[in-house]
This record gives sequence, C-alpha cells and structure tokens, in this order.
Amino acid sequence: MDPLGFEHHDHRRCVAAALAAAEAHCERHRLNLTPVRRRVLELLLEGHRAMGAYDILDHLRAEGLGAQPPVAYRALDFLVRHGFAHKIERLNAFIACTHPETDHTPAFLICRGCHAVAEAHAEPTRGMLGRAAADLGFEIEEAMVEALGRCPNCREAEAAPCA
Amino acid sequence: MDPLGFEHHDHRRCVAAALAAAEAHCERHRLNLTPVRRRVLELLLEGHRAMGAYDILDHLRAEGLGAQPPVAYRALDFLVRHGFAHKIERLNAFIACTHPETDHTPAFLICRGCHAVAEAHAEPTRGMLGRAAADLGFEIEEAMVEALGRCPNCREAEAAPCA
DNA sequence: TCTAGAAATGTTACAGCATAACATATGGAG
DNA sequence: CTCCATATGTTATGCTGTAACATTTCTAGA
Repeated sequence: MDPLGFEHHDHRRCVAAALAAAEAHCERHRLNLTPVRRRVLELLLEGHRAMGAYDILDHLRAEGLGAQPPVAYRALDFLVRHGFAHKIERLNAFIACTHPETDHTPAFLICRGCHAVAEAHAEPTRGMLGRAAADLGFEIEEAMVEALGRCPNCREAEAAPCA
Repeated sequence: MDPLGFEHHDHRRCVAAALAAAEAHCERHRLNLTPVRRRVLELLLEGHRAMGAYDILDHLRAEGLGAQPPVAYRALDFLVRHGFAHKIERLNAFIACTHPETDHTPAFLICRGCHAVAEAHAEPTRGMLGRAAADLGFEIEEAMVEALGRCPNCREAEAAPCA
C-alpha cells in the first residue's frame, strides 16, 4: 500500500485519490487542469511506472486527444512544472509524483531488472554536495538524484531462480 | 588551478597531465587507448566543458578520425566505462573526469548561466537515500547526482550588471 | 609461419526523443 | 465586443543514440 515502494497495492484507489488531490490543488492555485493534462496525469498514475512521451502520445492518439508530439510534451511540461510529475533523465521518461504537495527533491531508485521506479526523498543540499557547492560559491537551485540497482523482487528472483 | 571548481587555471598543463595519467593508467591496466579514444579524451579535456557526442564527432570528422556517430559513441563509451569521462544526463553530454583513479560517485554542479560544469564528490548511499533504499530492500549499484544552479562568476555578473 | 579469434573501426540505416514555428481556438478582463 | 493570454493543433525538423553488418588489426596458439 506504500506508494513509495515496490509493493503491490490497491491501484484503482491510489489513482483516484491522486487525481482528486491534483484537481483540488489546481482549483486552489487557479491552475488549468485541462482534459489533456488531466488525462496524461491519469495515464502516468495508471501506468505507475516511468513512461516515455511517445508512450503517452500513443494513448492520446487512440483517444483523439492529440496526435502530435508537442501535445504530449506540453502536458508533461505542465505536470512537471507544477510538481504532479517528474522527469527521469536517465530513462528519458516521466513518472507521476508519489507525494505532490510537499516541496521536495525527489530521488529515484530505478530497477535494472523490471524497470520499476520508486521515489524517495533526498536532500542533496545537505551533506557533501552542499558543502562542495558552498566551497565553490555555487548556488544550487535544483538537484536530481537517480540511482540504478535492483529492487527487492528482482533480487529475490535472482537469488532463487528455481523457487 | 583547482580542476574541481570554476576558476581559471593553466589549461594546457592540465590537459597534458590528464592525458599522460590516462596513458599510464591504460598501460598499467592493459587497456587499449587507441588514437580515436585518446583524441576524444583530449577533446573533452581541451573543451573543459560538457560536450555532446555530435560536437565530438564534428572534430573527429574534420580530422579524418571517423565520420559516423558510432565512432564517437564507442570512444565515449570506452572512456565512461573506464572512468576517464562521465555522462551528464541532464545535458545529454559528456565531460572529462577531473579526478580519475579514485573510485567515486561524481556529482555535477551545472551552471544555468555559462553552462560550466564542476565535478564534486557525492556519497548518496550515505544519508537519506541510502536509508530509503535499505528500507525498501533496494540495492544501489550506481548513482547519479546533478545539480542546476549558478556558478560564482554568473552570480557576480547578475548581482553587479553595471560593474 | 599460418591461422583462428577477439577487439576495434567503418558504414548504412534507422529508431527514439524533443522542440521551433506558425495557425487556430477558447476564455476571461476591460 | 474586442483584446489579450492561454491552450491546442499541425508541420517540419533537429538532436540523440543504436542495431546490424562489413572490414581491418592484433595477438595467441598450433
């Protein structure tokens, strides 16, 4: 049930709740959650994984919501700008934010095996990076942290291939 | 003179030293630093900034060292695999490593103003990310840290535009 | 020395990711 | 009602990256 991790959970419910929260947030902040934008967010939430812009576009096309790349990219841009989704640079892909509202620097744990992605918090500004930046006089405005590795499910599958 | 930072320094010397070190390292480890690979490393060192694969390729072409993308990508791949260069995902670009030999997780400070890039150390495995990964049972194999912001030079230029 | 294999390079062709530029529509403020 | 800002639609193109196969080069072993 933990949306941060690799466990199974009640997916319909988590999608619905996230969408409702996004709607409320847009209402409060006078943001225009148009049909395309809403649908793209829904697709990301349903997919519950990192999706390429062209994956998204395929769905939009099939639903008559837009046939050209810019349509998908603009919607994704809106979602990322307002914290409803993140871009994962390492994958050239996008994923719904698992804890919008809270201001955060996301850190992604990307499984090499099943390509699942978990979102954790990071505070790269503290610790070595912050100190290095301060020493150099560099002002960090935005940071991204992405880790590649093995999720517990894939590690288990590897350890016990005959189970 | 500090190769980690945004300061000016004796560039010819730093290029020559880095190249010599790379040659020695390849010698010791029976790695094949071919002319193309060596030249690509040299280009990265001379450029002293993040360079796209196609920037590199343009130089190689002009020098008759290879005309097609795979030539550049293969050389870059070799350099990255063996720690002589890093890929900066955020920029789809490559940069010479400023402290090869030492085993490290690089963290990049990318200036939005002048696009200079400094390389710092990071240990994302310690701290919040490591704890989150441990909690989830995720095994981190490789991590990437990239920060966007302002280097001291650009901050100064911004603060005193008439100076 | 000859030869088989590994490693590196060369080349074609294409796949995947992203945006510039311009046209059209839609919705609210004055 | 008109103007402006915002959003969408579309064309075209540019940048990033790789699969697949041919050729060359080097080296280890028969």
